[in-house]
Amino acid sequence: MEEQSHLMHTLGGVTLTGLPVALPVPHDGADARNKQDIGDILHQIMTITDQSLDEAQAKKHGLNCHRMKPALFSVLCEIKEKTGLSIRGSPDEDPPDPQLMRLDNMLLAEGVSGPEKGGGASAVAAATAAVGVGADNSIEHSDYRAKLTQIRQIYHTELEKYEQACNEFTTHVMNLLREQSRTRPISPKEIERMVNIIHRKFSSIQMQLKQSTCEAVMILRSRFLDARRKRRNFSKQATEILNEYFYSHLSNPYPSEEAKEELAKKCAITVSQVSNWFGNKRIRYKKNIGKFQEEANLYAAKTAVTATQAVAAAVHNSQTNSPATPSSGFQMKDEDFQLDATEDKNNLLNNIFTGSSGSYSLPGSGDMFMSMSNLNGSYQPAQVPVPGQTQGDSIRHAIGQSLGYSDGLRGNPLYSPHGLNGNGGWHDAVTPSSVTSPIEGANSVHSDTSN
DNA sequence: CCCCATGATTGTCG
DNA sequence: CGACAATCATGGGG
Repeated sequence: MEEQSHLMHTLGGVTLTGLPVALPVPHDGADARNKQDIGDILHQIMTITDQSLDEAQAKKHGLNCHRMKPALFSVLCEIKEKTGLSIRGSPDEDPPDPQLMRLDNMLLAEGVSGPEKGGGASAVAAATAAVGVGADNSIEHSDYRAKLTQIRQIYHTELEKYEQACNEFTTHVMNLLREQSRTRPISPKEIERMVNIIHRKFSSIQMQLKQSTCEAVMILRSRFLDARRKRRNFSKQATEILNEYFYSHLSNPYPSEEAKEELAKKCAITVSQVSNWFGNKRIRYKKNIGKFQEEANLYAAKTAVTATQAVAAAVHNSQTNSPATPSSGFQMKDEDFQLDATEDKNNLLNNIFTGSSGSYSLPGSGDMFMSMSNLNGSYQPAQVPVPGQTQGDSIRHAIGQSLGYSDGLRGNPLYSPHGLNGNGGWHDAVTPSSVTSPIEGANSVHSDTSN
């Protein structure tokens, strides 16, 4: 349109003679008449936009049949030739937009634009895996998956719509150009160029679509997955379970991969969160054992009860060969149980007796004692076994045997809060089996808080 | 609003 | 790659 009117103006610009045009140059008396003719035609062309469509069509037809048409057409061809040169210089093919490529890659990675597999479930898996979150906690994930599928659907329908619209528009324009090529010269190359322009326009729209889709996915992701990045305290129950494990394995608080998975399942958190937790716990415990004494005692008591029950059950059922089950409901692996049972059984007794000395109050020890007396029937309010006494020895033995640290025990490791060696490692000493004697407890608090 | 507990992240090391 | 140490950043209690 622009071009057309421009041409018209050029034609009407009275500078026709300046052009190397093959216009039939009028002579003599025909001069005036011809001029009149051209004037008429030009006038009709100029005013064609003022007319109604029907009128214009009729005029167009009239012009098409006009005897001057071939001449004018050739003029147009000439002009076209001239202006076409400048147009041709413009770059036609631009390199693939890096941003578009990025978007494409991302959408592919997010599983939005890739091939549809299983309703996008695998895509979600890929997306979540990309975040480093395993396939856990399916509640959030199903929600996430649903939302992602929704985005995916919208994206695809929109994309389809755009493509359809693009095709329609392209054919429309091509038809139009073909139609127009009857009145003005339009080379196939020009049509192709026009189509390219249209495609570029539409692809820029598509890019916007992709961009917003990406944004939507990012938002979704941040809401559902990165939400975990923000610190959210674990549930009390989860902390309980983790602490139980930690303090009952204080001598070697390094859960195996399986144990981590088990804990993760039990706590409804991820394995990496379990790892984080243990990493943090170990380091913080080590840094300030004193601070954790109470907690240690608490959980030692708990696990002690658990283990006692387990042991009692085991003893009770030893003839029937039925497996012992910790009352906590926590499923331990066989080897764990072996180890724990040994360790805890001994510790337990020790702990209980220690705790019952009266000078060291165990939070929640009431329960423990209840259970104990219930289970064993013979709870003795005992004198505190001072470290190194008979029970301590047997425990040390037991632990040494079960953990293979028999030589790493010095003094009364059981009562020392230092399950740690001087290097900060866990491996040279056996744990404080959680309950400390009053004396040791005091010592530990002092010595350990010093760092 | 401050402070501490705590989950997560980052960088380093073996 | 896992453990550790330091650090960040937030949640929640006071």
